[in-house]
Amino acid sequence: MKNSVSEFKEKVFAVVKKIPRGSVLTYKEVARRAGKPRASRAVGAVLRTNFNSEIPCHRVIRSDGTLGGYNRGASEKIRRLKSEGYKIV
DNA sequence: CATTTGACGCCAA
DNA sequence: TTTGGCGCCAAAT
Repeated sequence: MKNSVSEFKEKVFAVVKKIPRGSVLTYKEVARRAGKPRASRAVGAVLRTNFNSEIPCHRVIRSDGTLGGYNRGASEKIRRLKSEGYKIV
């Protein structure tokens, strides 16, 4: 059974959960791994509705190198990325 | 079921 | 280089 819930959502979660510490992926990259290379917006839509702490959604940033948004406080996202060695352009 | 919204991405001016 | 506009997709209303 693959479509109990939106498969795209599940894939996004799986991909984001697999991001190793110290690395970050762009929305486009995540969307690409989820099977829809053009669904960068949908990735954000899904992550936004997701409040699961198991999902390191702070490791997902925009292709421009900017952070984008965060549902738990932008400062928290910045802080975590800095903690992983990432610096904002 | 249809419309709107939005944590995006890329191109043109 | 910066700003504006268009396209794509899923979730929310």
